[in-house]
Amino acid sequence: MTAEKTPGRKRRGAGRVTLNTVAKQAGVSAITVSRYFNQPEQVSPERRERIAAVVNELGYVPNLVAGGLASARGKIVAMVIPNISGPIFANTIQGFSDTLSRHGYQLLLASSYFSLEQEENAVRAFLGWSPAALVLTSHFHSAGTEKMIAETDIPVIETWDYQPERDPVQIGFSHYEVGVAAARYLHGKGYRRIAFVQNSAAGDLSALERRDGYTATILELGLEPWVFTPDADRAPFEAGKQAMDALMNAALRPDAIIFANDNLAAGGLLAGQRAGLKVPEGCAVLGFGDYPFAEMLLPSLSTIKPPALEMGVMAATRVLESLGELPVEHEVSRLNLLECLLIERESA
Amino acid sequence: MTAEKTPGRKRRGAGRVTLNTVAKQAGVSAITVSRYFNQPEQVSPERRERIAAVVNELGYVPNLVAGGLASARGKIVAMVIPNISGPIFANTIQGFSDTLSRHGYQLLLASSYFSLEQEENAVRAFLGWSPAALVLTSHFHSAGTEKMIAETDIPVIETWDYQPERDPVQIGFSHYEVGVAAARYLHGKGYRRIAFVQNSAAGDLSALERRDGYTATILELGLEPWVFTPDADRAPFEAGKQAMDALMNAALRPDAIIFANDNLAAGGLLAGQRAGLKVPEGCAVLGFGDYPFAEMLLPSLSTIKPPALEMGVMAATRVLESLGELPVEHEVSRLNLLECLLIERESA
DNA sequence: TTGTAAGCGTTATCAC
DNA sequence: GTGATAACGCTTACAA
Repeated sequence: MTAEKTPGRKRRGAGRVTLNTVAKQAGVSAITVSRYFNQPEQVSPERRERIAAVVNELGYVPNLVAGGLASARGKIVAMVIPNISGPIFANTIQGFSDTLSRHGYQLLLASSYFSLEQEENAVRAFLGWSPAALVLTSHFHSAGTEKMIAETDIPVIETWDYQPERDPVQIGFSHYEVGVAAARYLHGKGYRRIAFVQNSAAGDLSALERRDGYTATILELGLEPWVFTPDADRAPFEAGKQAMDALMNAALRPDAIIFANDNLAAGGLLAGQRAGLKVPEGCAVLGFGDYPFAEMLLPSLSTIKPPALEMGVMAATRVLESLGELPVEHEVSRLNLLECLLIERESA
Repeated sequence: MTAEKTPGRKRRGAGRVTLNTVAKQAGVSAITVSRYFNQPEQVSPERRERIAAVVNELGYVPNLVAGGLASARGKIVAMVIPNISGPIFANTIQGFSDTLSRHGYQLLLASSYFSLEQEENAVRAFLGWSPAALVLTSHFHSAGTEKMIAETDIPVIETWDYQPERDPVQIGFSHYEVGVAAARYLHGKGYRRIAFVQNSAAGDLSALERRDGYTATILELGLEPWVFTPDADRAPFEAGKQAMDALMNAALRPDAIIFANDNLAAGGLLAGQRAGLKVPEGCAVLGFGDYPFAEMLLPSLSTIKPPALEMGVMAATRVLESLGELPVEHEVSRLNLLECLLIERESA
């Protein structure tokens, strides 16, 4: 592409500009050029200047692959996330990536689509790049993944969850407690027939923990749990609509519904409105995620906002601390419990 | 992390499981193990089995860094996108990443935030990993970036744009034509005072091209162009609100507004409704992007949907073709013009 | 502050 | 089908 350059890309970097090219041209040794990039303060200003000129003239770009091999620690960090395009995880990726890139680290990214197998494949491939750290989502992994993260030497971080008893650094919140908070909130508002709508994405195991928190709390309050499960793998909006239709046609309607996430809630909201339902008078609706559209719906969607961006930034911070790029007090804090925020809007 | 393993991570891969470990254990040479991974059909079934057993037992993970250095082509592809967490680019990333990972390639990702300088930094860092290909967004680059992509041997692809005269593979659409289509559509609907609201994100140069298409068309139709520019770098919703307030307070109101993207349009819509404006009767609203919430607004947002996912998939396909991973008819198609779709909903 | 020598773990090359 | 050997471009270790 970009017009035909070399006829068939020479294999072993023929004629490439390397550290040695620069070194020769600048009249210094290779290691000095290497230091110029990695510990410039150890190079005399005079040579620094000379090297800078040559680097610029030759358009030399350090080969990080070679550097990574030589030093056994590439400036690259790997992250596996359930869904790149979901509004909910994007902020985490962004916070993570931005913080890292400020320190010269690059992001290797893959999505698992809530599939443990895909996650395992991604982790295996990533480890082959000997990243400086590995960031995963939730504590649900395949046996193979567990084995790899137990045996690797690199820092492993789990986000979007909080399981103190696990080995990896934990940065997140308790999904169970989110379920508890949702139920308590609606109960406090006076609702008594509170239903929970599951995620249609099979594999979203964290959503099941939110449901468990809901169920336990409802029982504790002396109410009756009521979980609706949409058809597996329906599109979220559709699943929300399906749930709302089903619940509204029940003999005894719920007076409040907790949806596993805002996409479902939005679908439910729309279906309800189309059927003439008034929200929240006829039925309250509570989501999870605080997706960007939540405040733009009519009625605006009450929801629980996870600390998505913060988790990304903190994950990057912990990584940088482990790598010695950032100062640490005593040791890198392994348990990082963050707060979700219940955002009260019009729908509940 | 993950409990203290090695006390202080031994430097030069001490005691690591390498190709040689596997080779010795299996009683074959290193290169045979290498072939087992890369061209298994060249290894006798008997040895294949023996190697497989050892690999499994030792939990060997090939070091892709070393492989990349030796072969000068790592199985990694780099992408620079303006905004990871924007709903509009996420689909492109996803289509790209998924298609690639199916062929064993990993994704190196960075966001530029519409900053040419950040883009240049990302490209420089990425090239150091000698990726198999480099994917950029739009044709707006710094001189430094241009130099690098002109000199590199790896395939370069530009997405989200279409500039036939440029060297890199083009996968996208004409922003100018989007502006033309928007203006024509509203004119066809009978609107005559059609305004255009710019993006508040300074650096979104593609949005300026859409504006240019709008302006030219409006003039061609004998109407008066009317471009409103929100304060630079306001949050999108706020910028949309600002624009709507300003336009509605003008002496002669517009009867239709094209917003540079759906975020702005949503902000405008909300501000209008709050002020008692009826959409589209009082003023029509047209967005760009078809963000997920567009169909959930009341009134639902008419918008122009770019082929986001398709661009990602096609970019990956072209990359894989260039790498010989996918069959090609004659040569990898350099010009790939895709269509945007005008989605007519309630707001215009 | 600077340099020399020895790898890092894999694959290309060429021979068998 | 299999193997010995020499890179790949850089950094570590040690010396000056």
